[in-house]
Amino acid sequence: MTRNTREDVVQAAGRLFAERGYHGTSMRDLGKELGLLGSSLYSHIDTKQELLVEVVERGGRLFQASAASALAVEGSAADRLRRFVAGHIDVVLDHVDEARTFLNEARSLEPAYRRRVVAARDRYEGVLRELLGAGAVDGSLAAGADPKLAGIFILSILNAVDRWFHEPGGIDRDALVDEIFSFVTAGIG
Amino acid sequence: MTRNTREDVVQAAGRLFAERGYHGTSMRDLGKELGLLGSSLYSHIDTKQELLVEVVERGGRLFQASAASALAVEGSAADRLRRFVAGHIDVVLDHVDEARTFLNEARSLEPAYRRRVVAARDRYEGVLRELLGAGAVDGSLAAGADPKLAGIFILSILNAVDRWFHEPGGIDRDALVDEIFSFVTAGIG
DNA sequence: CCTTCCCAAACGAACGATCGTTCGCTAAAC
DNA sequence: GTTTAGCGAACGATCGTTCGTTTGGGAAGG
Repeated sequence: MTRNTREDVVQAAGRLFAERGYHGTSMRDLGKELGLLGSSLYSHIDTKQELLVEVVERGGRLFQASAASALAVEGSAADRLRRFVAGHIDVVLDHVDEARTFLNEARSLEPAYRRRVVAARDRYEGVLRELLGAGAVDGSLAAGADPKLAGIFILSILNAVDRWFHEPGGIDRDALVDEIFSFVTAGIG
Repeated sequence: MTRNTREDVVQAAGRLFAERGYHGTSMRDLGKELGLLGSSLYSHIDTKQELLVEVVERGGRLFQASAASALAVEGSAADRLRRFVAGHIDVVLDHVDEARTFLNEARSLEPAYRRRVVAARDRYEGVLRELLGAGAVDGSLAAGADPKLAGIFILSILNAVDRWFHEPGGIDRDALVDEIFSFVTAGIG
């Protein structure tokens, strides 16, 4: 019988928070997920809220790291935008639980933590906006649309990907990035 | 002292479900919203779940009616698409509670009802897809993109509008429809 | 206009279930 | 032999819901 670690608890919490929501997940549910009693979880953590904070922070770090690595791409702003899109999709598909919880369960965070999430989202959106602006300057992207609105539209598309895209079957991940990138730059035609 | 009607209860439920989620809303919370005890609500309804069903169904009917009126627009497929976009935005902004609950709280519905919501969403998405296809045929819309993916992208943008767009301040609703329509047809440039 | 009666809205106590959490204990791994 | 994951009973609070009772505003009749 292998024992459970704090890491197992955080991961299981992410799974259930993403699937049923914070308020839809009880500590006894979470225990059952690991073959434990609810009370046993308190050998690893102090409060349920602490689990939410940890999962959400992980989601935030993943998005932040992805944005940073997109900014580090050499080449045109369009190249960096492509990496931004690909990175976001990787986060959302490879870390569904953390990403979903970060995007959907922030309202269940205590106010101070929720504010940090909002700030993190704003910074992330700011990176995208600057990418669009830089593309208008270096000529690698069209300068037609309002970068603020364009950024919001792009994020709306990216954040929803995990709700409908499933591997395998249908197009693969690279093709999805291509489709989104071309929709973003040219719309339906 | 004006008494409360069942309608008041359903509307308050929509408000709280949209704001805090189904599991984040207790019957005593809901009572307090109306100046009542939680138990008093049962003069108007049978179960909490019944309230969720009713709010979600209202959301579904609003989207369905909007789609129907878009299909009834005479002219090109592009004209109908524009009305589809404008109608969706009206639903999402004028009926925030029902729309949000329909879009976000379906997972808290009992399976039979949840399936009906999924089916309703599929039909709605189907209307959009047919509009895009018809536009490719009558030449009023470009035929470049996969209509299935384009439909998903458009809905992703539309469903997120209520999270960031606030009247008044900034652009008005008509301008928003224009921006979305032009992003959909031409992307950022 | 006043009274009477009625009915639905609201109360408030209480139900059993479940919530997050505590604590003293056991048992197994290093 | 020390540590620590896990148990299991129990805490007070809150959950959705029930039920007998109280209440107040509108219809009906004088």
